[in-house]
Order: sequence, then structure tokens, then C-alpha cells
Amino acid sequence: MPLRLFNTYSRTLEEFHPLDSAGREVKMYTCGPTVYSHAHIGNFRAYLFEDLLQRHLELREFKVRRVMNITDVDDKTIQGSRSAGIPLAEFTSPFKQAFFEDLDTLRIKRADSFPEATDADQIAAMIEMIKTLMARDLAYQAEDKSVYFRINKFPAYGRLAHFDLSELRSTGRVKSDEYDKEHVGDFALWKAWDEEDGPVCWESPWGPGRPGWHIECSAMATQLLGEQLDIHCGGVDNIFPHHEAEIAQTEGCTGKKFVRYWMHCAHLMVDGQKMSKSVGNFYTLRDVLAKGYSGREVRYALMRVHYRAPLNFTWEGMEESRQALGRIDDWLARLREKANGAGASQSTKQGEQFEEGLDDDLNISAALGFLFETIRETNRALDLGSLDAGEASAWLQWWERIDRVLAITGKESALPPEVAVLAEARVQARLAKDWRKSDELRDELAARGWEARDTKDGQKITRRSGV
RNA sequence: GGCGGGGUAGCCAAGUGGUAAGGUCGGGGUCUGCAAAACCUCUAUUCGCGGGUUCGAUUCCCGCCCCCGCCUCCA
Repeated sequence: MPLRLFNTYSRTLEEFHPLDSAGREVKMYTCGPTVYSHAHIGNFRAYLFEDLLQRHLELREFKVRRVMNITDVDDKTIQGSRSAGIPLAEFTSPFKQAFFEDLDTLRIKRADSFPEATDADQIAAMIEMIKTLMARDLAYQAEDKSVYFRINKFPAYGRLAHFDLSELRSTGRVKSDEYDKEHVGDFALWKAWDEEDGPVCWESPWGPGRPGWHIECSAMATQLLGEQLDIHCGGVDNIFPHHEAEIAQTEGCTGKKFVRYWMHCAHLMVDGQKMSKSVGNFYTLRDVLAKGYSGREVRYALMRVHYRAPLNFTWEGMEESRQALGRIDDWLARLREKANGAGASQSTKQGEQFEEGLDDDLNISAALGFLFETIRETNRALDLGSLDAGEASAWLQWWERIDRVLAITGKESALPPEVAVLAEARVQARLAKDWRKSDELRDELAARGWEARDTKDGQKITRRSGV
């Protein structure tokens, strides 16, 4: 079964074939965070979707080269540094660091590079692109000294979003500078310096200022990945104007098709509304961790719903995820015990349905459905004693393969000494048939996050709801 | 108004022109000193509403309703 992905540009499912079919290299660009505060879990939903995509492509033996930008200069970062009374770089630095920590917590693979908007090389690349656009009459400098893209000169503008330019109307959410522009839809390539920018500015052929947000991605993508990308991702809210602008700028410079597959992820919702900083209805990863959930639990919770469907974030959903992961943990523990180091006795071809689910535009629900069916069936066989060590080993091998995509295996943590003491005391209490003491010790263990189970092979101690 | 996404059991969520995966919660059972885990079992005569096509539609077509998003901050 071929790998099929939904392309926003065509609004259809398309078979995926990278430009470099022989080398199997996939060039992937993903819009990253603006580091003016901590990213919220809605942002991470998008990054998790991209991680799932990258990991699945890699499972299918593609070599992914991925770039994610870090926007460290814009209105909000400047405003933040001003109100904090510190230089821009000093203001954004802790948020950059926190972002990378959060990626690790969520087990999101690092991109090959994370270019920053304020890199001198990147600024230079942006200025070069703007020069080209000016030379081609696709851009102009307005009376306010800023440079704008002239969308009327780019007929394809609006094609990605399926917008009719004459229908564009201002929502009034952004400071209106319409009087300086030829068309309301013209967007800034270079923002002329003004007082509010303080010391933040770069020299350019059009005077001091800073780059517009959209040009940043065009410059970084083409510089680091080339003029044509295989996949470009982001949240649906990036479709317009951001990605539309990227197409216009990049293709305006190169004359080549910029992106072959556009992929967008639906929003994370809270109480039926889009999670967003401006509404204030957001949770950062740290907020969720503070409630006692682990990174992999958040990972699972945000990943288990198809990326194109809106996902409502609830604590109930977090609890469901915790339970589901516990089920997987226990299953793996049983398999490991059964396999006991034996070699795999059968091919893992039996598990192909999982990967085929993902081939279908990352249908994670179908894939997980198959996983849980497999868990039930193998558990039943273990109960009946009809699953041998070699088979258990084969299923473990299968798990290792699919977990390259899921990345949700729990870490096996060693028993802390005081827990081991309690556990041993409980074993003794049970030998003495002192049920009362045994139950007390079970409660004590539970209070420390460890669960005691009595099986026919004796007491088992398991970490509950952990990392 | 334009352009999209979604509406399937308490909650989350797959799916197919032929009669509804899976997760979670809850009830019952096996096991257990009691539990836990695991397994078994029950929980949508029904897939937003109304038409149409069809032997048959949740799935195709038409119309409508509701929710969410985008229409120059936004993942």
C-alpha cells in the first residue's frame, strides 16, 4: 500500500513521492515557535504531528531532512524585551531553551537545524530575496518606508487558501497600515524601524528596520533545503496568510514550485474553543506536568487523534491516555517476562496493519486500534499459556519497530531502596498470612507511586503513571 | 459573506454501498485472603436532520441544522 498524504494545496489525498525518489531524501520544513513566552500544548500538537510524520517517513525508509525556524524577532518579542527592560536576545534566550527542553520531554525528534530569524546569515538571505522581489516589481517600498509584497502581481496568490483576493477584508486585529499599501492584502517584507522597536534594527537598502515574519521562512527554507521542498507543515491557522505569503515570495524569486505537499494540523481546543495565547485559554507543557502527568502521557494524548481533526483537550482525556499507556506497559512487561531473552521465532509481518494505518494519511486511530487488538489477543494467549517465548520475543521486536514512530515506551525505573524494603516486608507479611499488614504495605507502596500485585508467580511491583 | 475542518455509544474515536474497530468509563463474571492486572461478558437496531438514488446508505447525491477555525498576531 502506498503512502498517501492529504495535500492542503489540492485538498486531496495524494500518493507521496519525494522529489529525490532515488535517494529517498525528503526535504521537510516546519514552522517553529515565536519565543516570546512558553509554547503551549496546542503549539506542541502541531510539532507532535510533524514528529509523527517524520518518524513514519523514516520507518518507511525515507531519509528526512528537516528544518524548523525559531522566530526570535517580531512585535511580541520586542514588546516583551522592552517591558522586561532587557535586550531582545536576553529576553528570548530562556524561551528558546525551554522550547528545546519541552521537545525532549515530549520525545519530539530534533530537526536537523533550527535557524533563528536574527542570525546574520538569515537576515542577509532575507534581504537578498527582497532585493530580487523588488527587481522583479513584485515588491515596493511604501511611504511608511516599509517594503511590501505586491500581491496583484502574483496571480497564484490565494490559491493555497482558496481565497478570492477581492473578498479579503480586514478583521481589524492588526494595526492598520492600509493607507500605505496598494492592496490591503499586501504584506510586509521589510518593516521600517520605528520608535517602538528601540535598539532592534538592521541596515538594509531600504533603510533601517527588521524583516517581516513571512520572509523569514522563505529565506531559511530555501537556504537550508533548496528552492523546492517536499513537505511543508504547520497549523491550519498558518495557511493564510503565512504559507500563502511564503509561496508568493519564494516562487516570486525562484520561479519554481516551492512546496510539493502542504500539510496542516487542526487545532487543539479547550472547552470547544481554539487554544490560544490571546484568548488566554491555554496550558503550557509545564502546566500539565505540574498536574503530575509525564511527557509521554502528554505525547500520547495529543497524538492519538488524527491530525486533521480538532482535538479537545481535557483532563479526562489525560486520564484515558494514562490508562491506555498503563495497559501497554503491563503488556510489554508480560511479554518481556515470557520472552526472557529468547530469539524471535516468527516474522513480525503479522503486525503490518499498524504501519498500513499510518500509510493512510497518518491514520493513528486505525493503527492504535490494531495495536490494542493485538494486545488483547496476545494477552489472551499468555493467559492460556499458548504463547511461547519465541512468539513473545517476536511481538517485542514488532513493538520496538512501531515504537520508533510512537515513542511511548515507559522507562523501566529501578526500585528505590525504601520501596524495595516495603516490598520485601510485604512478601514476609504475606508468608505469615498477615493480610492486614500486607494491605497496609500495599497502600504505602501505592502512596509512593508503586503498585503491588500478587500473581501466581509471587508479588510484582510496578511503577504507576510514570515516565 | 467567502474558504475550510468537524458532528458515530457517558467521554475519546476508526470505518465501509451489505448492516458499526479500538481506547476510556460503568455493570456482571473468572482469578485473588481481599485487591490489582489479565481475560470473558453487557452497554449505539444505530452513525446531526430531511429528502433522493439503490434490493440495501452511516457510507453516494441534494437541501438544511449545529460546533470550530481562517479571511493579514496565531501551531
